Amino acid sequence: MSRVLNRKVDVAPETQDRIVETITRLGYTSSLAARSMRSRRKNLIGLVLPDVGFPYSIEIMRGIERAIAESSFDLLLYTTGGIHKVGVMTREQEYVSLLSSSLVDGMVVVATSASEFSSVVPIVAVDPHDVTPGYPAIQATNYEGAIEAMNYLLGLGHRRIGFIQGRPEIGSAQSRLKGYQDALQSAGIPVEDDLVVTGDFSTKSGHTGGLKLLALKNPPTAIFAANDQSAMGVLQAAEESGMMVPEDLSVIGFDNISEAKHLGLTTIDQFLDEMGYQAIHMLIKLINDEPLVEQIYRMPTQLVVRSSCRALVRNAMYLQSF
Amino acid sequence: MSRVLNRKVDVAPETQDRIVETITRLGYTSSLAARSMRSRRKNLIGLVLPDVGFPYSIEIMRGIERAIAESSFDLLLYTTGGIHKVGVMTREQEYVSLLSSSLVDGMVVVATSASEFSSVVPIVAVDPHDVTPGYPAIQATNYEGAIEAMNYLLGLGHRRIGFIQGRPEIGSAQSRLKGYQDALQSAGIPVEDDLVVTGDFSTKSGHTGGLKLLALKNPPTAIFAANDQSAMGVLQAAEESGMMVPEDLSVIGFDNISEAKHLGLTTIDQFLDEMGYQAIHMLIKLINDEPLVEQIYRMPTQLVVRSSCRALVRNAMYLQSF
DNA sequence: GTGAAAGCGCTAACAT
DNA sequence: ATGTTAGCGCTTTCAC
Repeated sequence: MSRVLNRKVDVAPETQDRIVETITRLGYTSSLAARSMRSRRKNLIGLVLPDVGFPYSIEIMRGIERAIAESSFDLLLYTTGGIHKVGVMTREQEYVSLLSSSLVDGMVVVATSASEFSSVVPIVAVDPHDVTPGYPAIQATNYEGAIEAMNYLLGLGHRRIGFIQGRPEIGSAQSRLKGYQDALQSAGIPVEDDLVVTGDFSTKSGHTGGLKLLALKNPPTAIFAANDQSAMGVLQAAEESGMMVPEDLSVIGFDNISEAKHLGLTTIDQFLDEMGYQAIHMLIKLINDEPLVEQIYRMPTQLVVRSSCRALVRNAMYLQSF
Repeated sequence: MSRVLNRKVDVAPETQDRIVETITRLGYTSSLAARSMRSRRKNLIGLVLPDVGFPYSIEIMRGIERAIAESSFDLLLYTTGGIHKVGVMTREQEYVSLLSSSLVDGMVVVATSASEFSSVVPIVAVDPHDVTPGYPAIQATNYEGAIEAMNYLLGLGHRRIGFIQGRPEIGSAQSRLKGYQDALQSAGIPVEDDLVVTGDFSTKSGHTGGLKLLALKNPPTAIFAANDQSAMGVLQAAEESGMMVPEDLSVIGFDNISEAKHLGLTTIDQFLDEMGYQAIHMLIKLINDEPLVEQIYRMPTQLVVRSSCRALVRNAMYLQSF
C-alpha cells in the first residue's frame, strides 16, 4: 500500500486499483507524524511568526503563502499565541527545533531576535533584528532608505528636521536613525538631540513624539518618522494641536501602508509581501541544495510623503476595498 | 530522560539535574512527530484556513490566537496556499485527516463548505457555509441581523430599498437575503426583483451593483448591502456617478470593519475575532470531554450605517492606528 | 510483483 | 528510582 501512495516501485495495475478503491472508500489519509518521521522529504515548510495578528506578520504571510501556492510545498505555521507571553523570545530556538527535528524540510523565521540558530534543516530569516545574522536572511535597505528620505526633505529646503525613532533595540530602527544622522552630517547640519525622540513604531508613539517636537521653542519644519504608523501619529498630533493639518508641515513615513500605491511606489504591504515571497524561494533553493547567490538578500526600502488630509480619504477608499 | 521531560514519575533530583544540564547543553528538543505519534495528549490545536491572507481569515485568527495564548495549547496552522489552487475544497477533508490523525488534539475549520467531517479528534467549525452542519460550529445570526438592518431603514421612512447580495451559494448570504425579503413582506411592501442584485461580498460587486441600482428608472432611496465591502462599493458608485455622496442616500453595510467602533457597536473585526475565540473555547471543552451547552453557538450580528464621507476620514485614522 | 521485517524517536508499561 | 521493552504508523530494504 505504501508503494501505491508513493508511486515508487512497480505495482500490478490490478492491485493498484484495488488499493486506491479501498483508500477512498475508507477515507484514509496517511499520518503526517509517522510519515514525517520515516522519510526525509516531507514537502512541508515550517513558519515561526512572532504574532499572527499584526499587520506586519500578515503581509509577510501573504507573500509566503503566494510562494507556497506556486510550489509543491505545504505550509505549517507554529505559534504559541502572541509575543506577549513571557519567554517567547527564548522559545524561538525551541520552536525551530520542534519543527525542524523531523516535521519540515526547511523553516522561515520572522523578525527574530536570535542571532544564531541550530537546526537540522535550512533556515531563512525575514527581517531579523540582528543586522549581521549568522543565517541566510531577507533584509531591508534601512540605512539607504533613510538617507533617501532625508535627502528628499533636505531638497525641499528643510534645515530643522525632527526624527521619530522606532524601537531602539531593533537593528532596522538603529539603521534608520543612523541614516538620519549621516544625511544631516553630509549636508553640514548639526544633529540636535532635541529633534530626535524615541518611539516604538506605533501610532501612539508617533503621536506623543509629534506633540513633543511641535511644542519645542524652535520646532522642526519637517518630521521624519521611522515608519508609517508613527508618521500617522505625527499627523494626528499636528491636527490635535490645532494646526491646520499638513500642507504646511512635511511629514514623512518611512514605510507606507497604502498611499504609496497612488504614487506608483512599492507600498510597505507589497514590500513585506515580497520579503515573504523571496524568503520561500531562497529556502527552497537551500532545501534543494542549490547554491545561494547571496547569503543576505537586501530589498530596497522606499519612502512616501504624507502631506495632505486628502490622502486620508484616498487611503480609506483603498483600505476598505482591500 | 523521557520521564524528566514529562515530569511523570519519581526521578532522583540528582539524575534530574544531570539530564536537564545535558539537554540544555546539547540544545535537544523532542521530535514533535515522534511524540505526537506515541502519546494521546499533544497540547496542540490544528487550524485549517481557506486563505491566510484575507482580512476575514486574519480577524478570526486573531481571536484564535488570543484564546490560544490564554490556554496551555499551541497552534498548528496548515495551509496549501490559497483557495485559488484547484481542488482545495475537496482537500478540506484531507487536511483534517492529516492533522487529526495523530498530530493535534482537536481542530478548528474556518468557512468550510463541507457539511460533514470524519475525524479522530473533535472539530469545531467557524462560520460554515452550511446553515445546519453536522458538527459543532460558531455561526452568526445572519437572518435576524438582516431583519434588524431593514427595520432601521424602514423606520427612516424608506420604501424602495435595494439589496446587494453576497455569494449566493453561501448560507450566510442566503439568510441575509431572506431577512431582506421577510422584512419587506412584514412591512407590506412587495419585493421587486429589480431592486435585488447578485454580488459576491466584494467591493467591486458592490460598485457594479450600486451603479445598476442607481441607474434604474425608479432608483431606490436606500441600499442594503450584504456586507461592509459591498457597502463601500456602493458608496464609490454613488460618488462616481456624480451624486453628492451620501447624506442623501442611506447605505447600510451588514458588517462594518471600523466605523461601528465609533458608534459603540461591535465591529466586524471584533465579531470575527470573537468567533475565533469562542471556537477555541468550545474546542477545548470538547477535548476535555466536557459537555457542550449548545452544538451551534450563535453570535448576534450587528449592523452599521454608512452615510457620510466624513466617516471615511475617521476610518482612515482608525485603520492606520491599528 | 509482493510479502516480511527493520527501525525512525518517542512514551507507557512492566521489570528490577 | 531506574533500566528495559513494546509498539505508535509509516517507508525502505531485503527476500522471495
